[in-house]
Amino acid sequence: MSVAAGLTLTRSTVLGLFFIQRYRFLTIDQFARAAGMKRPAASDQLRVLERHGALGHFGNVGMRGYGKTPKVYFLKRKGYELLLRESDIPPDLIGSHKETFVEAKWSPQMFHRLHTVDLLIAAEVAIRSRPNLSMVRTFTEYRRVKRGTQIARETTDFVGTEETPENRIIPDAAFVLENVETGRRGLFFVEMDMATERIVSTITRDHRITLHFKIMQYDRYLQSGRFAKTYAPFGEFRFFTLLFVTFGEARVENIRRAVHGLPAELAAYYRFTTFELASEDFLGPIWKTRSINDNERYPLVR
DNA sequence: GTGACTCTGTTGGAATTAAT
DNA sequence: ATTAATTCCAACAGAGTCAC
Repeated sequence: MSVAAGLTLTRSTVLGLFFIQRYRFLTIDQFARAAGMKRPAASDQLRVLERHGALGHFGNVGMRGYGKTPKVYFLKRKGYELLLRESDIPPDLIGSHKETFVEAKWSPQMFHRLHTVDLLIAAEVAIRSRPNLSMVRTFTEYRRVKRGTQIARETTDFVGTEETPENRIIPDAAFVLENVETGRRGLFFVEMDMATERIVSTITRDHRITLHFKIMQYDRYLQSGRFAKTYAPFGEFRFFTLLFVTFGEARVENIRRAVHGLPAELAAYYRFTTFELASEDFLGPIWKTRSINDNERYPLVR
């Protein structure tokens, strides 16, 4: 496919652009994985697209305590129109264009968001290699949607009927997976744990309480059944699975121990693994359940 | 300052694809 | 079938920060 401006779009480039549109922004490595290219090729493509005004970027600046931050590309209006015009992807699948908050540039939260996107892309890539599976829909904490008059985070929901702050739950990400052969769908939530001191824990001085609380909220969410109503447009769900991802096997075990006291009958709805394993083979046998005695590793789907 | 990290961009050539 | 253009990629150089 060629465009008047002398810019050529390959299949893989279009695929990468589509994923920038889906997740709002991607690093070079994420683009490479999503598009099925190696890093330098992805880097080339992205720079050319930026020169043509299809993409913008933020990041790639020095930051105290880190070195250099990754360069993060987002789709500009022109790039969005390019994607609509030059690809054969149905417009309703592409969705509408969202202006990217350029003034935000870089915040510490960005690391967490990029890791969440890493997980979703790992899931997308793993699903792509299994023809019987299809990613129906993805949701992320950082995308905002209009709920009535308010603008809320896409994954915001409540664990009880009362919409109070104590009942609020905001998963980092969610996705709906379908087995196209059986037509069955599964609902998954994702928690990306960065293993760094959060602001909250430096105030309360107790790290375990916040994690414990978070998992407890998910227990209440499971029992409330409210998720079924919220995600009804995407399928009929009687339960969900929470995927908890963190760094290092030791921390996985620590967390499993920390939530040991929670109801055992809900343990099966939880899966724990490390970021490294999840990036490699998201659908592989890498997931442990919540019961501390069960050291078996299970795949997410059969 | 130096070396070990974190990143990106450039360079030149191999592999693929298109054109004649 | 040969040539020309693209596309992809490995290796390397450059830029920022940290620990020493």
